Amino acid sequence: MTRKDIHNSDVPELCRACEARHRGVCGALSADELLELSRHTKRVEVAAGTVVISEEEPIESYANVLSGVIKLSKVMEDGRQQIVGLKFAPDLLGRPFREVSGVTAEAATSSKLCMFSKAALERSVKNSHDMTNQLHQQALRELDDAREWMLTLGRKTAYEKVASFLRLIAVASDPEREDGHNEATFQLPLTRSEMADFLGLTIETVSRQMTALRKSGVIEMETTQTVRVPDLARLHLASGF
Amino acid sequence: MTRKDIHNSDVPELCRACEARHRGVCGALSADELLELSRHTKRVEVAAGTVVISEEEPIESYANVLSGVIKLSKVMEDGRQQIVGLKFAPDLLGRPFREVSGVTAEAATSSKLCMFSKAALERSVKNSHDMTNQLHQQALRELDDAREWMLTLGRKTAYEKVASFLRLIAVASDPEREDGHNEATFQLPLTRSEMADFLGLTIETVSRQMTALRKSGVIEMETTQTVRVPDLARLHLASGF
DNA sequence: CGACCGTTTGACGCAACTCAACTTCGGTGG
DNA sequence: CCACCGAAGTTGAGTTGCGTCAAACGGTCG
Repeated sequence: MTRKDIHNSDVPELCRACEARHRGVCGALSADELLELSRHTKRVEVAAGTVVISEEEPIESYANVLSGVIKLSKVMEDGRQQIVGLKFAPDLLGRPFREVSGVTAEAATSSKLCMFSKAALERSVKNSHDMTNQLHQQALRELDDAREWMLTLGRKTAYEKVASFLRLIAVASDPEREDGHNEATFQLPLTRSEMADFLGLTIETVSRQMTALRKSGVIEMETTQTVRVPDLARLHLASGF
Repeated sequence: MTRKDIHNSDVPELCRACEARHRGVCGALSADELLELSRHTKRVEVAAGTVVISEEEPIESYANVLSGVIKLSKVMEDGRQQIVGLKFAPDLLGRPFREVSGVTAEAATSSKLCMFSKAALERSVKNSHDMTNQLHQQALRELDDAREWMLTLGRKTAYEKVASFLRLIAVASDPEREDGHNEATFQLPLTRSEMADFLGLTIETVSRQMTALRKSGVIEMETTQTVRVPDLARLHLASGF
């Protein structure tokens, strides 16, 4: 028993400081299982613009997002594009139980990933009921997000859409915000063009709404990518509530 | 062993003709488990317009859709509404692992449901790894659908949106269509107003695009709810491909 | 410095919305 | 049976929010 305890505390070097072990899917694994998975693991750093998974190609690996932002998108044959999700640490990339993911995953900012083979993850799933559960939970969270965004895409004005996006980023960039703290500053992980693809708008309209939000005092901008929100409640209102 | 075999073939009366046992979540259960679940089960028939689950109220039960169409929707405070999903037999209604569903489920047509308590389902999940898996699979399918629809909402024209909707219904109304069979006739489960809420449009625009599709020969209409598609490939094209 | 890329701003056009009239249909009661 | 009603759908005329096209404005890099 003592030996087992020691063994259990022997978390793989690679995983020791990893956020995915606390808030992500790897939290479901015991030290032994973690060790096994980590043997098939490769840490990579990708530059903005790198395609991690492409829409119609077979998936051969999964990846945990360790830092940065990954955008999931779909394109039509004529080039029209829609971003259908954003992944932050410690989300998992990949579509379980399917050969093709149906979406393209591309780094929006430079990002760190922890990649492992499809087979390795599937082995973990088989051995750990908790792991299965974690994956299920993540799928449900993504579904909630997708539906929330459908409301935004279908029914909100351009102004509300941009405000909704800023709110999304404000929340994601500081998940542990205390409630009283009513202010936020952050870097936008997306260009205007990517924001447009997320919101179902054009670059120009996004830009105009950003100016409108600035002029009405809801946001302040240092550079084109740095946003300060002096009053999150006002932003909330601007986003349609 | 023989006794067990006999026992296993003893599928509860209620479940015998149920589609959910073949293509739905109940397929994951053994006869014993099915029997246990069926003890906490209530078959109900609801009229069009009945609210099955409401957005911000605690969930106390789940339900399998046996027939009919259930719409899932979200509303904004000012009344703007977006349908975020449609459920057909043998889908499962309910959001596992959460107190509130976040969406309202309402019968679009008169529907038959097989309802069971949250507790009963959760017991099944605990006992059956397959059941967990089924739920996970359904969540992933719903996620794929939601993302497909985000592309429609964000990037397609009104004409393409309506065509996409008709295609969705055509496929759902006859899941076992053979490939060569290039024609379809079906009843629309939604009113124009509901279609508008699904597509992020107004009633008038939906109506105009329906006439446009009719005039261009992509569809024919017997009544306002009966649609015939003489050539599914043309409808496919009209929906943006 | 000049070339380039991402962004902003302006002028204009059009797809979808709004408002309103009319038609169709199913139901209800005289 | 028909007259009447309300709800759902269609159609038209006018408006507008967002898209398109075009020009100008920074940053960054060779």
